[in-house]
Amino acid sequence: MGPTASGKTDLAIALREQLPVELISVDSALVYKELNIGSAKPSAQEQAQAPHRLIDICDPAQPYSVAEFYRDAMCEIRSIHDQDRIPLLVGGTMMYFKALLEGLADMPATDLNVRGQIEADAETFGWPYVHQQLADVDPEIAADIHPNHSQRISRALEVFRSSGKTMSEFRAQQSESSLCKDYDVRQVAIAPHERSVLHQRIALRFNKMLEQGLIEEVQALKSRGDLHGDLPAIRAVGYRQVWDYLNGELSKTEMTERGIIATRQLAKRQLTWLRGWPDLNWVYTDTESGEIRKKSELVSEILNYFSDFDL
RNA sequence: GCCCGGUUAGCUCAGUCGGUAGAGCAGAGGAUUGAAAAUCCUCGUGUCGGUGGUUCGAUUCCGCCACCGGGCA
Repeated sequence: MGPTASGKTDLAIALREQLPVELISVDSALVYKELNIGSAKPSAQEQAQAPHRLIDICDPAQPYSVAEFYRDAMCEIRSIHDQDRIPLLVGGTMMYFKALLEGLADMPATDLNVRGQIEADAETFGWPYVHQQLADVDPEIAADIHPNHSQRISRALEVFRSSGKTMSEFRAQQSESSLCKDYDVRQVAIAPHERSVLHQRIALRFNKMLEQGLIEEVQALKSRGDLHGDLPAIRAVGYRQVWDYLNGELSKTEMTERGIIATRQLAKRQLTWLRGWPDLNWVYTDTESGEIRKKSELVSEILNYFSDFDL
């Protein structure tokens, strides 16, 4: 695990040279086909060298979800074990990691009709009003959700309206099974000591993406004609800003600046997840004095965490 | 050289009829159960350009200086 631009992909590929592992991507953007440059997807060459599972499994027009990830990832984990290899899950979508480690309640899938009605209500009456409606049927969940938190209110109410059962009830019935119970899991996070180092890398990388043809990539998505700005794929960091630029809503300078800012904010949220993460082993990509550490050094440090494995 | 406008938080700017100031953005911290690269919450002391003057009191009024725009020469 690690924030964006921390070097996860490089390290995972290097680890695969040293360990009998197969890579599973844990990334909500890499699942989408046609999102290549802006998602920092491993190149064709890198993928040939080290295949990643759960990359390019979804069309950008179709929203992917944590529940699908849970199902797909469990399937890949079993398949890798069947080959007597070890799954190495690599990525930065912490909610996916959490679902995998702790499990998900068996709730109804997204219902776009119900969601649409809820959003229409919010449009006319405001989210606090919808929050109150949620509180009337599921006070327990409502108490945990801020009255302005559109997405969580919407989903909780959607669960109730599409199934007649509250989210609290589903969660109470959630089975205790988790990856941690069924498997011997080792968790490693990588990041530089200083946030500013990440910020520098992010700015450099975003500019490089533009040089490599990010605008053309987004233009191609736009030219399909069936995609719109509310899709998860188009809301992804970088894609959203270039999309707005192509719509004439941002200048190129503004787009670049906002793309970099959005990436920094993503990294910050990823680090917030990781800060209180249980059973996490931190590996720093630089020394305390700020020198970049060699990849081989990081690899051997990580190998230590697997020293008691029967490889 | 002259005239006008500006100089306030990292940035863009508001404001104080004279009682030492506040928004947006950035940044930081937090939340996170089928959108999660999403979405939401919390956090604002800064020689109010410098210096003299008027005043009980000046960032606010006046003078001078500096710098940045624009105009006239």
